[in-house]
Amino acid sequence: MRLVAAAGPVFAKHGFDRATVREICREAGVNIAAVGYHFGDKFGLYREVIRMIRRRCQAAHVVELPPDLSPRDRLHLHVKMMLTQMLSGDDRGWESQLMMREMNQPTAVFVEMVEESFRPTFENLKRVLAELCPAGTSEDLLEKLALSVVGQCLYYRVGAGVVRQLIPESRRASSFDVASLARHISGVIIAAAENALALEHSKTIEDALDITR
Amino acid sequence: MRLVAAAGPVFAKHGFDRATVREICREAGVNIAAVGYHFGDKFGLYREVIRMIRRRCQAAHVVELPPDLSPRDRLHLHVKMMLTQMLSGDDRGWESQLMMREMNQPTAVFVEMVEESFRPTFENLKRVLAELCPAGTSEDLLEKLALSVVGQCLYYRVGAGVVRQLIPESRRASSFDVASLARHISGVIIAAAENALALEHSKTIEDALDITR
DNA sequence: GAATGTTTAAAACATGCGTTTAAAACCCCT
DNA sequence: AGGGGTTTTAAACGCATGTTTTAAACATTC
Repeated sequence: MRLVAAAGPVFAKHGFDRATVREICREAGVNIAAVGYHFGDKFGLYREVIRMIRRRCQAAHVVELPPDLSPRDRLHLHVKMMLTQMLSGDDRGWESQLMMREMNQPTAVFVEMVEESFRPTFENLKRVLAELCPAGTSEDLLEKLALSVVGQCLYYRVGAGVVRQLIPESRRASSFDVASLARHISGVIIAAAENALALEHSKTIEDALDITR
Repeated sequence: MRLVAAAGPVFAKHGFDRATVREICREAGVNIAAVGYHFGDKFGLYREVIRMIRRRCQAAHVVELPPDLSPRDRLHLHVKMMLTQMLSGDDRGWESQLMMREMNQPTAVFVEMVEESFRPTFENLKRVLAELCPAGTSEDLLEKLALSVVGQCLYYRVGAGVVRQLIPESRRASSFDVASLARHISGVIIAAAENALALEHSKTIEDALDITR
């Protein structure tokens, strides 16, 4: 259906509420009443867009990495893949843009989206990290490290505007491209994984000065 | 003005577009026309809300840390402060919630918000990290490490829904509280800072297999 | 080839929004 | 007490939205 294809970018650009069915239909070259006829209402169309994304993501996730790589290289490729998906231009990246909107204003489809798109990535990361950490590393630490990876990658999308303003254009072009960032993030995580024992038992001065305000 | 105080949480909860002046005025107990009379229009009220946040943040930022702490503890307190600000409940946290919305759908006030709220935090972090890293660490690496800190902290807000679904409630309550997360994040960054030399010259198999798709 | 079911088209409808208006209420000062 | 400037109130306006309606175009079947 042309409507679903045209609705995706529009929903991603404006969000569910700001996106108008009139713009979607104009973009798709169909009449306004079509959405009511085929999908019941505006949200039915949205639900269908999400289902289309799910199908695509599932197809993309089965692409497995070559199994003869070192854990370090597997982690690095994971990070690089996430970053390219995050930072791809608006033409390619409207899908992750839509997911971002779901994170900020979850609708009814949020739960299944996490289950079918985020959890596989999360579990893959945990597997790779388990190989990088010393044997016996706790499940907790593996999960926290996985979230550290995702968090660092995600920031270059949700905080793209902030980064653009904090880092001058010259340095941004030379040192904050996908390749450099992927090296940095995987390097940070590898350094942390090698010190996993220290991380498990870290103690600090902690509540000596409580700044919870 | 009662209007500004009441408008903050409403704008934070629904975003600028979904928030209605009728709800704001009902919450504030004033008439609908008040916003037009005092602030010109809806956006004028929004601008005033942002200015109020700025004043509060500036007052909060001058609270300096005790200077006799080790760099490790200063970093740890920085992280803990950011996390508590991020994860504070809706009653206290509507300000950072509003900033989050500005990051996703920037309005005209975004630029000054970054300049007066994000950059000071960023520079503070860079200073602390410079003490943790070996002498001669590049500016680029310091900035990437600072963004790694911010990214990891921020994820527990923007990805709060995802985390809630990925981590079972039991483990979340015991191991993903502010104190544990602060220890983890500062520990990761310290491990990375101590390996700064390796990070600067990291090389990987890189483009041997190109997954940019 | 006409009848019937399905899809598209244009227009109108109902609703909620931000904003404006005009009058009433209030406040302060002489 | 009274008048002038300021604030608050209730109602209405204009507009854009999602949705519905009604009829026309199309496709399919006998």
